[in-house]
Amino acid sequence: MTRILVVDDDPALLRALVINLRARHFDVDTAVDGATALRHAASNPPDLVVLDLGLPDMDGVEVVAGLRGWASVPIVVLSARESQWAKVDALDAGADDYVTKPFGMDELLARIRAALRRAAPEPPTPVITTSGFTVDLAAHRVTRDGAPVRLTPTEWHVLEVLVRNPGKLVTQQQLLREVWGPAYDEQTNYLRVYVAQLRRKLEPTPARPRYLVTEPGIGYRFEP
Amino acid sequence: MTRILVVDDDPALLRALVINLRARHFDVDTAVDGATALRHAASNPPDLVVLDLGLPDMDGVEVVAGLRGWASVPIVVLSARESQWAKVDALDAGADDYVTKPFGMDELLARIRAALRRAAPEPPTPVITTSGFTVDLAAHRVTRDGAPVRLTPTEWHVLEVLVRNPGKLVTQQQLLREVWGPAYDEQTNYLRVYVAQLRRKLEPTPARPRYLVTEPGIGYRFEP
DNA sequence: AGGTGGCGTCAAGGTCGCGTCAAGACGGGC
DNA sequence: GCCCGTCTTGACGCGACCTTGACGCCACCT
Repeated sequence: MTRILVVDDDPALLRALVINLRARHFDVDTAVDGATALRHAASNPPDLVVLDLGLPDMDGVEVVAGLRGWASVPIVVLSARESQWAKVDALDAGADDYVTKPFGMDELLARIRAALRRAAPEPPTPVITTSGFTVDLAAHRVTRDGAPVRLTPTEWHVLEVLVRNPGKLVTQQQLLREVWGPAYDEQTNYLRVYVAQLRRKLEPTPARPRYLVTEPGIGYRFEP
Repeated sequence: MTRILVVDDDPALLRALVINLRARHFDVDTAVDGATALRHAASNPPDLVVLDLGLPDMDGVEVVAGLRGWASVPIVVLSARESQWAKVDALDAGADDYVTKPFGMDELLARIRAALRRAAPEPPTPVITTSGFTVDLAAHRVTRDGAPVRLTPTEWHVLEVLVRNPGKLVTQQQLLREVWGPAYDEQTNYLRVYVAQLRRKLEPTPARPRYLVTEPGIGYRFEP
């Protein structure tokens, strides 16, 4: 998960930031002064730093410089000072963005997303890996022993539904409705045929399924 | 020298920007509307784009999206709109920074420096190379065995969409929507014709496609 | 022990989608 | 107004995929 270090000495603002970031599924660390911020950043390097310049112990620009001494982590600066010289100082010290208080939370979040986006060189596609094969949902690709596996559209669709619910039981009705439509609730023979074909293409020993497991009378389950 | 493309329809502001940037020894190119901006960016790729959102011909966010389609160049947006939703839209579309008018020139220059600084270490070429042919997305050129290949506009557009998603499956609907528009969702025969023509022009053995692969019933895939 | 229902396997038939070709429609340049 | 390149449209053959039915097996129930 993406780690964000929030540095702010105002308890109310700090709390608001933490709540909003956690709600967006960020892993949030906090600090209330520059010294602890630098210590936390060193011991547990974050993917991004949100830094309020008005700190009790040291000048915010020094914190930026302190971080830039060894880390290339993106830094988004918060400040009450609107003077463009303050902005120039902070940006030239190594900050990546400068947001003036009061600010809108949605704007800050968008700026954080932008800063994270350019820091991430390649957006890794969500790929499901087992010891036997890998499934790349974005690229619609299945590989086994490094070689791509040819799947028919229906085979892929069945596999996709199972893989999107790793470890969870998918009932026959769910599968049939999702792949063939609501009118095919009871055509469980379709499932038998296609699950068998998937096993033949993916399982090391199709007779003894390890990844595509049958739950008799109920449905199927993908075991990662 | 560092090239900067400045896009603004206000002659006074454009002039001020150009003068200040040239004074800092930047190589400055200009455009007064979105269409020419995209054309200039394609024919002579800049290292950074300064983009005023209030353009006469198209929405500024569309220009951002148009650039982001093939280029990872940093984009600093200028706008008179202070609403945080405008900022969120532009940033999420791919802009790197958002500066509200009126702004201080020194602040803008500092933000430009910051944007250039973090973009510096990664110069990814917009050229896709396979063992059979090369595609230059920026220059709109395809070469095979060193010789340029003649493509019609539609052929190029289809190829471009596929090449922008190397290794990934592009569904028929995606392709049709992107090239012909949302109304052509189901004209899959267009794809059959144009993919065949591309294969004839690019594949070593058109009957056995190696780079432009069909995924039966789903779409096509470019294999790098 | 016999019966039953569900699952896995296989093969065959019919349908559908893809590749191919060619002719007509369209539009821009001269 | 003409000409050429490009786009659209239709027809056709072939192969792959989906559907369907039959059969054997196993587990569980009676």
